[in-house]
This record gives sequence, C-alpha cells and structure tokens, in this order.
Amino acid sequence: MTGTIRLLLADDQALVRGALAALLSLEPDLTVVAEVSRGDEVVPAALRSRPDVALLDVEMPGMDGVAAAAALRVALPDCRVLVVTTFGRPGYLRRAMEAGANGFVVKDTPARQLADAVRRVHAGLRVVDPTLAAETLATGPSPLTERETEVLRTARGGGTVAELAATLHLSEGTVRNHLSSAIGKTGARNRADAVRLAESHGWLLG
Amino acid sequence: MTGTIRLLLADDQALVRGALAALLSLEPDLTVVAEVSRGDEVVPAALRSRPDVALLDVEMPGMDGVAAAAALRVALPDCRVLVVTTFGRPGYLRRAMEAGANGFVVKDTPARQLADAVRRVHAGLRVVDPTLAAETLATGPSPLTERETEVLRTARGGGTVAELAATLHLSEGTVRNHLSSAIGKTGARNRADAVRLAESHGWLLG
DNA sequence: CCTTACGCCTGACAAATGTCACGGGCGGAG
DNA sequence: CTCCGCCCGTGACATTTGTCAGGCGTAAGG
Repeated sequence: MTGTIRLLLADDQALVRGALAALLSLEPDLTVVAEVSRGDEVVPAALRSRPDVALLDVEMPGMDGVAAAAALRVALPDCRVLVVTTFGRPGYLRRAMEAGANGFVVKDTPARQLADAVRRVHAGLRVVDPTLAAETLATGPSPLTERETEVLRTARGGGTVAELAATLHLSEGTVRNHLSSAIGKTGARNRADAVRLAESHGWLLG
Repeated sequence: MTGTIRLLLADDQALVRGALAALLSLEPDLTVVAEVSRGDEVVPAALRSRPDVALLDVEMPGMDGVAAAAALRVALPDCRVLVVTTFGRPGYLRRAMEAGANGFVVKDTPARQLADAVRRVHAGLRVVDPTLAAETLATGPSPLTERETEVLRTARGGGTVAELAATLHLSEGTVRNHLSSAIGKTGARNRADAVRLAESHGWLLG
C-alpha cells in the first residue's frame, strides 16, 4: 500500500489556491499538506511538509514557478513537480521542462483531469498537453539574445529609449540596436509589438 | 426554511471553474446548478437552471462578465450577481456596479470568505473589497472619451497609426490627435504606456 | 589560428510618432 | 440662442524611433 499522495500548492491567487485544494481533497488518495502564495516560499514549505508532488503556478511574486521548480529539484530531488499555469505559452513549457518539471498543465483543462495528472506525475510519468507540446516544437526556442531579452523585458514598462538606457546602464544607440534586432527576430512591426509577441511566446521569463 | 442557494459559475478556465465548484459544494447550503465558460452562455444557462446567485469572471470570451451581468439583470431580475475577477481594477468595479452587480470579489481573497460573500449577496447585501473600493473612489471615473478609449483599445494590437486609421475608418491625423489626448490624460509618456495605464485602471473594457 | 557570435558603441538617415494651432459640424446645457 | 465639449479633419513641426553600416573587444568552436 502506497499511502496518500502529499501535495504542495503554490499559486498567488488565494481563492484559486483554496479552490484547487478543495478539488484535490475530494480524492481519497490525495492530501494537501502545504499552501504557499509566493515562489520563494516553495522550497522552505516543502522542506517542512515533505510533499510528494508540488503544483506550481508560473506567475508568482518573489520567484516564478519555473525557477521554483529548479530550486525544488535541488532541495528535494524526490519531489515531483507539476506546473499548472494560466497561459499555455510555448516558452513556459520549454523552460519548465528544462528546469526538471515532470508535468505541465494549463488551467483550461477540465477539472476532472487534474487529479489524474497528479497521480501520473507521482507515478513517474510525464504529463504534457499534447497541443501545447506540438506548438512548442513548432515555435522552437527563443531566438532572442540574453541582452535582447533583457531590453525587451525592461521595455515592457513603456519608457523611452533614454530611460531604458539609463536603467540598463547602456548607450541609447545600443538599446536601439538591441530593440531593432528583437523586432526583426520576432517579426514585429513595433517595439510594443515585439514586447507583445515575445511575451505571448513566453520568452520574457526571469 | 429557505432551501439551498443555487449557483451559476462562469469562468473561462475550466480548472478554476471546477475547483470553485468543488470549493462551494463543500458548503451544505450551496449547490452549483450550472457552469459556463463563455460570457454569452450566461443568460441562456441561467434561463435553464434558474440560479439564485451567478458568479461571473470579468475576462471571458464571447462577452465580458460586466456585460453578462447587465444582460442577466434584464433576463432574470431576481438573480443576484457576484463578480469574481483576477484583476482588482478600479474601472472593473465601477462598471460592474453600474451594471447592477451585487458584489465584487478579487481572486486574491481567502477561499474561506467566498461562501460568505455568496450568502451575503444572496441575502441582498452588497459585497465589495474595501481596499479596492477606496482605490476606485480615489482614481475616479475614466477621463477618456469614448473615441479615445476605442483608439487606445485598438492600439493594443501594436499596429502603426496607418493601420489604426484604416481599421477605425479615420484620418491618420485624427488618430494621432486622439492618441495624443489620451497620452496627456493618462499621464503616460508613450502610446504603449497609455495603453498599459488605461488597461491597468480597467478603462478599456468593451 | 581563424571564424563566428555576441556585446557595446558611434554616426547618420528615413520613417513614425507626438504635439500644437486651427477650423468646421454637431448636440446638449444653461 | 449661445456656449461648451466632443468628434473629425488639416497642416506643420520637433522629437523619437527604427534601420543600416561600420568598428572594437571578448569568448567559444572548428
């Protein structure tokens, strides 16, 4: 007899977190042993509560779910990780898998399937939305340079080139070159468009 | 004896919807009688299932939750409406109340309070996050003209002025004037910044 | 070793953007 | 009726943005 599967839930929205706890607690073989609202609380809570599976949201304050997954693999190698996210962005899936996640589920999936996904992950299987997997393969990895990504990430705030240059400690010309390159690589028409596209692909994590 | 409170759930994320159903079904006096994933399915489903309270998300395909709330007030005047949303945007709260919603809850609130919010709304009370209410009063209504709002909304896509003018059937100069005016009113530095700010205030609904 | 890619910078150019002043038409409030 | 605000448009202007061609240094791989 294997006993119950112990779960850790990480999601910044308390209502969703609580609701997921209620949903999963309906299953006799699942027990929620910890809930956290921030990415940087995942590892400490896990060390305390020793979960078998951690369900991590990607968008969280403190530390994103992908980074938390990586940290968790180091701190508790036996703990499986199932990433549960709002946005089915190819880059998220790729990064999550590279970080050692065992499964990736978007919040669009029917509620009934979540418990099964947890069990599969606990059993050592990988769980991935096939549609999203295909899209990820098709999209390929981010074509953006680290610097380009950083510039684009900073440009999300909506500042001028001068401001970007100031916060990044770069020349204005350099910023514009990185932006131009990013615009070209993403196929965007604008800086704003490039930000939009890169974000929708999940290339702006970090 | 009043019997159980019949609920309709509307949220585009199936997992969240199902989880909320599980959470609320734990309460003996609450019953989920309908679930929909689109705004334009709210009224038809409500006509079929006759709920006492409808929990509506704001961001939904087909029709946003605020519009659905307004439609619901016409179709089923006795049905109470509790808006449950991810984003605590002042404009959302304002618009929801104007549309006749009886309560407004953000998904940050603790899960335990949701059932109580439902009961309060069902009892005829208004439920509003006090912090968000204060912020809404402080922010005031949208200073943007209908046209300015529309231009800004179209500008979210990240197109050029020529494209905006084409889709809006306006002169390029007019588009730029509206944008300039919107930038001034929002205190933004950019068109992109104006879009960001207006959206964060909840001024771009529709 | 040589090539390649990246980061950083310069300078210059065309295009897009943001601002301003102005005018006409329309509808509502005083 | 007259004012006012909004909508639509024009034209002109300064600024910002996007693009291109180059140059220099460094690190990684053939």
